[in-house]
Amino acid sequence: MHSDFLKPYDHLQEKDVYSSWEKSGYFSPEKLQTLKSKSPKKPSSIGNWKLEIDNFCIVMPPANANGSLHVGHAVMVAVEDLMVRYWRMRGKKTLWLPGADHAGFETQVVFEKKLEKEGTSRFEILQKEHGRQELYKRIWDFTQENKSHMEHQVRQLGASCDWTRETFTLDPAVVSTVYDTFKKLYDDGLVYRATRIVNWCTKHQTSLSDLEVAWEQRTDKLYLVQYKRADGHGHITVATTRPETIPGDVAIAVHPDDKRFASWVGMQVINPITGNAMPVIADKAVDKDFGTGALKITPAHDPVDFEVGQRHKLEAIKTIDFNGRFNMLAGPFAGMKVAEAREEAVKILEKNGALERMEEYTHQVGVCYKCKNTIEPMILPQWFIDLTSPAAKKKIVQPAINAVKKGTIKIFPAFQEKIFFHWMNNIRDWNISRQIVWGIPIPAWFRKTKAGIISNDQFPISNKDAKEEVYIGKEKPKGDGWIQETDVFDTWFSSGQWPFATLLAQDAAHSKFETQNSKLKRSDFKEFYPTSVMETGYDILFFWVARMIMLGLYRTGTVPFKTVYLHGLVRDKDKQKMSKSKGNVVDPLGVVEQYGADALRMALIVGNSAGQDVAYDEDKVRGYRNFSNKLWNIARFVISHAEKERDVEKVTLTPEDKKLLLQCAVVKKKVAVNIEKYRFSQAAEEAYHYVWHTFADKIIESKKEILNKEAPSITDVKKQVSARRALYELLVQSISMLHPFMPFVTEGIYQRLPAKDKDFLMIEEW
RNA sequence: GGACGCUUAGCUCAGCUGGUUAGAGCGCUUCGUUUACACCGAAGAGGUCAUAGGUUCGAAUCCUAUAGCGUCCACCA
Repeated sequence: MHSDFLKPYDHLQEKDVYSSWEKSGYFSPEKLQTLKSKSPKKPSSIGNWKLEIDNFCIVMPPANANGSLHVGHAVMVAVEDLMVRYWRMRGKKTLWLPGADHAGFETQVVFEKKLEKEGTSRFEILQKEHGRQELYKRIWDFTQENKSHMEHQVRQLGASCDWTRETFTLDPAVVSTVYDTFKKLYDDGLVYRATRIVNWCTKHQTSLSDLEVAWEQRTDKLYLVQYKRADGHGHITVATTRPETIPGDVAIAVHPDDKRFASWVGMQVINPITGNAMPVIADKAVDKDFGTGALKITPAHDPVDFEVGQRHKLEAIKTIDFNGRFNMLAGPFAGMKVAEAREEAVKILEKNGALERMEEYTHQVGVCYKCKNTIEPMILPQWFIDLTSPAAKKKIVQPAINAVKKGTIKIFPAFQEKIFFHWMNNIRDWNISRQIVWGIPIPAWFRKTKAGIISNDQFPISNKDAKEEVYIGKEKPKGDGWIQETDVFDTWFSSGQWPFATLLAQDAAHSKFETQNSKLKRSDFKEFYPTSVMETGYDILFFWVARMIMLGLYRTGTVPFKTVYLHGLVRDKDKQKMSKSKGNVVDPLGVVEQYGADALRMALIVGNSAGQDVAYDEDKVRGYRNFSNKLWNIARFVISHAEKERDVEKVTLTPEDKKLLLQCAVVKKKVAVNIEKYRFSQAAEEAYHYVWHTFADKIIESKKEILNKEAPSITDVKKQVSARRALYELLVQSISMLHPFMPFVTEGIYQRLPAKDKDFLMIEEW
């Protein structure tokens, strides 16, 4: 027996196994294919069923290069690797393409926290000369460090992905693809730049998309404020939660059908803080039944008011600056922060006798999903992807909906399709501008053609007469006066193109190489697009999956993947969400050190069905660690007996032993079917149960008597030989069917089999 | 205000298109074992499948309500 076939099983061998896999080159599809064509394998004992497609491709969700892996990544690796390994063993040309995401805003947030700890800030660096470049460079180095750390971690989890194809969202080829998409959208009139009210985070000083706004329930005050009529006859009362924005009021709106206020429309009222006169207008956005039925209009600081303002051509008076501080236009509140100004507003209103009363009021407040600071709606010129015009519906939105409706893309679990449809049917324009440095710069240039200031300024609305020329392109256009856009893309705009961007990036890299060696022609895009499966967490269905479907169809005319598998989120033992602040975060690599990647992977797969959250339990991991050891000892036993039989290949099996092989084949087929139907938990349990409770507990136990028989008769010897052969075959089948789930221990056993012409279990026939 | 998911053994969960005594892991109880494995083996206890109706020859499984838990979406100031 192998000298290192020791007990108990030592999962520390995992590292050596991984590096031998990687060295073999079998993670790359072409090496695999060469091998298969050289020595076509004989049909396996369970019979081959025909493959409907001959390649299999997963593009790995690129991990954010701003920290280390968490258990969610471990689930992702476990599930994807199991599919990839299964299909590779089934003989498909298999590609699993790894990557990393620069993760724009998220990464900058993490980096800014780091800066805070160092006693500085992003804004301090930006004030320096070339501050922007310096900050970018520092974040770049930070992500590169994280990236290599994460690659190491993904290896430890056993991912059989092709590292030679690893792609980063900031690789030049990816950026180039992203620019092409932007240009195409622009040329098709589906991207526009407009001054709109956007979600502004005053801490991070960037706008956010609607998806990046979290909602918190808060109990505040509802202030009922009186606006006197300019002619001195009576007043109209409005309800507001934000009296501090009154200096920015430009009108009072009532519902057009509201009889109570019919006579008021067109009259002037007096702003109770500034004393300015403003009109009463009628607009259907007003809810007659809420508050007093009259709404104050502050176009610069409220999304509804902004729309009303646009409809009625009202001025937007911007009284709050990017820091969330009131400016000169805010009169008495100038220099104050929101909370302070609110108190001051109450004082002033009370003094003026304009505050009718206050009520307790519970409502939802939008906050930055990262720092939880209240979102300050802010007017800014931003780039948007049009998803609401008829043209956009036809060219972008509807094709995506249809693909899922028709089943060109299947989503597991199926109920997520409903959620997808609902979101798609109510989709809004997508703000893709971010006022941060970490990201792909928006390739736009401006030049003013008339008096006025560039609209990337504090008071865009009041300068709406300024005419400017816009140029979209990678390089600065010819001519004088061009100023480059400073905003960068929302990170999801680039990752939304990930399936085709990564495959095209391979082609770009390869075509350079090809000129030197024309034999190596290949096109990953042609060969692997659309990809087979997109596997990720259901929490990014809108952020990522929906965008990939839309942009994939838009750019390539083809869906980016045929199947979406959404795994559940890992929670702690008590089903609580894992978070650093709760201190219940599980470090997957710590678990790997202690119990082995195989054990962790099994624990994350069994009991985890699509879309349903899983509770992480260390006892469960320990249980599968025990299983690794069990399997190892099965192998020790079987191999020690098989070695007595030098000639295991040429043996006639007894009818009973033939039956055992058949029974195993049935189980293996069930496992296969479950994998193909995305019922991974069942597949894993099936294999586990067979190996432990049938193979080990029943079959091996029943063979011990005959195997240990002293002075066997001739028939006994025949039985012994048959038993050794059968057990050996069952062991081979067992490690093969467990390999997608527990790659390390199974490969470790395979390498110790007393067989000739071994290569790797990883590429053995399933 | 909408929508979705969950509710099955002490705990965590399977149970696909409805069909014999409802399953697994962990835990628990009892017993066993120096020769594949104590990271083990054998035996066992434990469930009115959330509640109430309905469809059916037959329902944990389909339908309708209700309750509890959870999640997502939504511009009522």
